[in-house]
Amino acid sequence: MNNFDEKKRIQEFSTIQRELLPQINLENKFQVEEIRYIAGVDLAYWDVDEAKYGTCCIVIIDYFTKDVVEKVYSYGEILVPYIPGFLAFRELPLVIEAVEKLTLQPDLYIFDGNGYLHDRHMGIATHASFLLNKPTIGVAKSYLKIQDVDFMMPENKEGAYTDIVINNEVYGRTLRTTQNVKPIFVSCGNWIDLDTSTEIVMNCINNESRLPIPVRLADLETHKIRKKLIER
DNA sequence: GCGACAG
DNA sequence: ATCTTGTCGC
Repeated sequence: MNNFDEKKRIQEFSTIQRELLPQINLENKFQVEEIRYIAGVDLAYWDVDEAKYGTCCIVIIDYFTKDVVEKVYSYGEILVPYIPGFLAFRELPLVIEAVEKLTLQPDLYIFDGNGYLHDRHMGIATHASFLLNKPTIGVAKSYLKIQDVDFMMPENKEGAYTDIVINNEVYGRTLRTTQNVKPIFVSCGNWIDLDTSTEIVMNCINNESRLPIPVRLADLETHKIRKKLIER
């Protein structure tokens, strides 16, 4: 009910992720030209008495036309607390529920959060790839410090980036998707390389947001769904 | 006690 | 993530 169980749970979470680690492959599992549908995933939360509830929305766009081709959502009680470094365990249950409602099969998922840019290389985007069996990209709006390493601010120019290198390994990169706007943090989820991840993210940027369209739309959608669910 | 802290 | 109005600027 408190500290011992909490530490034990974190140990279990770490064990699960350590076992997945060897299966990460940062090479494209596909041809970029055959990417057609890209899904954006995001969640929003609210309280019901002492309980925490959440909704997960997935928005799929056509990578070429940028039109929305499908939207689904799931919702329910959130049973895992937010623990920095273990976001996957809190959010993935609802993500899986939403994915099961899809009629289209996305070629790629973009998550609101990190992927390989993570202490154990197991941010939500990377962890999710093993449950979805699809390539994934992680896009975070802020930096979760790793081993006391800071990031270098990229130039104030659209498309500028700086790699985040730790122990001689590239974990991810900051990316200035829009001029005069804070950069985002892009990293591989799985079965894709960082350059391709960056290219795809940049191709999903419009004047509405610094975030890739599918993630931005999923974000907006979670707010609508939450409002709808609360007013009942 | 204090600082850190993806979402 | 969430609580929240106006306001400065393109």
